[in-house]
Amino acid sequence: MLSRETIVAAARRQVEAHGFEAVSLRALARDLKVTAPALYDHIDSKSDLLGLVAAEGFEELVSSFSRIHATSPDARLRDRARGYVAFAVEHPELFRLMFQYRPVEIAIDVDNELDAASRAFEASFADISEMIKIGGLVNRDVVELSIMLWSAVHGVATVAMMMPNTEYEGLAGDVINAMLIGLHPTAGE
Amino acid sequence: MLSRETIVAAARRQVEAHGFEAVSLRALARDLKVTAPALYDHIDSKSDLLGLVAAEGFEELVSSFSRIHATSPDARLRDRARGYVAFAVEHPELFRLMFQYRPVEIAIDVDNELDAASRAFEASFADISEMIKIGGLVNRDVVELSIMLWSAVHGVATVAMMMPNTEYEGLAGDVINAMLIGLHPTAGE
DNA sequence: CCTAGGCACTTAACACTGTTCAGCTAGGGT
DNA sequence: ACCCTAGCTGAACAGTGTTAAGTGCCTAGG
Repeated sequence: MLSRETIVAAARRQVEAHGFEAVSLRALARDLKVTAPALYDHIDSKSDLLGLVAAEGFEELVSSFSRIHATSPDARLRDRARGYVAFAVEHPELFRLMFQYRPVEIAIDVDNELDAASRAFEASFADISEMIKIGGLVNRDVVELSIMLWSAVHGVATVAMMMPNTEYEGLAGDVINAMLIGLHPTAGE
Repeated sequence: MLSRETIVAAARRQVEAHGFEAVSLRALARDLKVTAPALYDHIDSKSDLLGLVAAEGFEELVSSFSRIHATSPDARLRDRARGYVAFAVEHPELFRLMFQYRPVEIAIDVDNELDAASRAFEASFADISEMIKIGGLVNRDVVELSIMLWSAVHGVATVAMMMPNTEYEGLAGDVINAMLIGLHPTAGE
């Protein structure tokens, strides 16, 4: 018998194998030895389904953040950056889904699992602010600093995902290092 | 009478207005008071058409690079970064098309205009290497440094495009500044 | 024990999509 | 005057997401 989890798992396999653009409900149903409308007893729509897969991705990403045990704020930021691009490189298509998928029309309906997951993702930025404060980059707006750091790392992840087999994980750490030095109040003249 | 340029222009309007996912050849044909198959006398396929629009984007982006007249290498890098995210913010959907569109199957056929345009884009990285050398960031691999700088700026552009009405252009300059300081051989301990 | 309800599914259909094929028609070159 | 070709149309194919109606089975209530 069919279940929501089975469908999401199958969808995720399709996403990771061929990209979210290639996901077809009919093909998915064929895989599951079922006809397409049967899926609608367990999901709301294709966007809903892809949202569930994306949510899984966000959950795994933020949970990987919580497995960082470095003590110094700089090292924690560096480890997070490395983990971020490692995730993108290991699950490029999932990463693409999470940040590049645009549903046909943004559902106005109340909070689904994707919202919850991406809220958790955004909430993990609080950690960054904390590390920034502890790290002593304080003569600047904290959210501005968070955005700068995250943007840069996200960029490395995106580029890494686009051009494979290069040593990007280390690069991410270097980018964070450079920015931490460059953003330090004592840096520059 | 129909022409390739007319079609590309109409497609671009659709892209910039509603995103590349929303482009439909039939709707495009309706706009141009023509039936859909008529388009195929001027373009090869939908991917081909979107490729032409993306090529326009790349050409405009690299041509904006050539309008940078600052003299110091640091200032040139900063101006380029600002221009890069300015482009993303002014033409977010075009930017998305350029970097996020994935054709159903990558055409193996010989070089189209997109290839040429994105080669020109990649070639503009030579400038970055030059600026890096002149700027004195020399105790590191030059292409690694280029990738780090470009990745970071691309990330800021992507994030800027995703969350509007924030002052990102300046942020891009700050990111480059910080990295230039942080990457300088004399920086750190 | 029998019956009502509902869950999980199927079949048929609608309104789209990109793309191909055959046909028509007007204009220019020989 | 002819033909040919460029530029278009209409019909069709295979595919998509999604909805509506119908079927069978299993289970809880009287």
